[in-house]
Amino acid sequence: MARRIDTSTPDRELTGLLHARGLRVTPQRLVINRLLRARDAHLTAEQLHAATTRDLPGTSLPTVYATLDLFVELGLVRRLRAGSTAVLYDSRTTAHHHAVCRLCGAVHDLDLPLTGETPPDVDGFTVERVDVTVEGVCAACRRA
Amino acid sequence: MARRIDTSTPDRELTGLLHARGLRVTPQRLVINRLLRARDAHLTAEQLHAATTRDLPGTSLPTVYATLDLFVELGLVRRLRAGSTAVLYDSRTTAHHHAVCRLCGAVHDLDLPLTGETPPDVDGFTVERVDVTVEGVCAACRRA
DNA sequence: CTGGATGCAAACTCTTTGCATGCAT
DNA sequence: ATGCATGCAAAGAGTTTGCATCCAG
Repeated sequence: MARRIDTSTPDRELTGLLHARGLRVTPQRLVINRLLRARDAHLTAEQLHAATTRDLPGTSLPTVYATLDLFVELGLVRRLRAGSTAVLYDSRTTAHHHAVCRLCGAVHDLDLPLTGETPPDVDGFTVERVDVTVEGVCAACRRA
Repeated sequence: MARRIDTSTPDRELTGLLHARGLRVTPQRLVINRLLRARDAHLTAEQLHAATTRDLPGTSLPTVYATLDLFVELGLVRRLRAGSTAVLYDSRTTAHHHAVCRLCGAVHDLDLPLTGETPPDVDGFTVERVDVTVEGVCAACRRA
C-alpha cells in the first residue's frame, strides 16, 4: 500500500494540544508541524525555515525557532545535538537512538534497543531520559 | 594522602605526543593541557581561555580553539555536546557517560556502566564509539 | 635559520531579543 | 475586543579564518 502523507492527523493532534493550553492555531504552526511529521528526518531550523517558506512565503526564521521551542514544550519534537554545530529537531518521540557519521555528519536512526533498561537515579539526580549516540563512519563515507 | 596536582606527568605525556608528530611544545599547549587534566571537569573553550589567561596573559581565544582541536586529534580530550549550546571539552578519555541537568545545564559524570556491550555494526555503519547522555534534574535543582 | 604556532581582527553561523503589527479566538 | 503570534532588524553567543609576527627546534 502506498504511503501517503496524512496531514489531517498531525493537524488534529496539534490543534488539540494548542486548544488545551489556550494557545492559537496558526498556519505557521500547522505547516511546521506537518513538515516535521511528514519526513522521519532530523532537520535543522534553517532547513525547516526553507521548507516552510515554500508553503508559506514570508515566514521568518525567528518564528520557526519560537514554534520549535513550543513544540519541544508540547512534547511533539525532540532537540538533538549531534555532529554538526546546529541543533537538529526530531519528530520521533518514541525511544530510539542515533548514529552520527564522523566524516559527513549525517544522522541516522538506530532502532536497536541499545539500552534495555532505564538507569536508576544516582546521587539525587533524577533521570528522565536516556540518549544514546553512536559515532562512527556511515556506509557511504566508508566506500570513499 | 593529599591529592596534589601533578604537572610533570601531563607535561611529559604531551611532550612525547608532540615530539612523536614533529610538533612544537609551546607554553600555551602545556598550560591548557595542565588545566584540562587538573580538574575532572567539562570545560568550555571560553572557560579554558579565562583560566589560561591567568597563567599566560595574552593567550588568544583562537589559540585555545586550535590547541583543543589538536588535543582532540591526539586523543587527549573529547568533545562533548550536552546541554548548553557551547561545546564542552572533557579530559577523561576512558569510557564514561554524562548526566545533564535539564534546568541548570550542569554536566556530571556517570560512572555506571550503562551499556555493557558495544553494539554491532548496522547497515554498513561502522561503530567507533558510544555516547550515553542521561537527561534529568540534578540534586541541587530538585530542591529548588 | 625556518616552518609551524601564535595573536589579532574580522567574518561567519546559529540563535535570541525587542518592538510594532496583525490575526485567531 | 484582547492579547498572543508574527515579522523584521538587530544583537548576541560561539567558532572559524587570514595574515603578519614570532619563536621552538
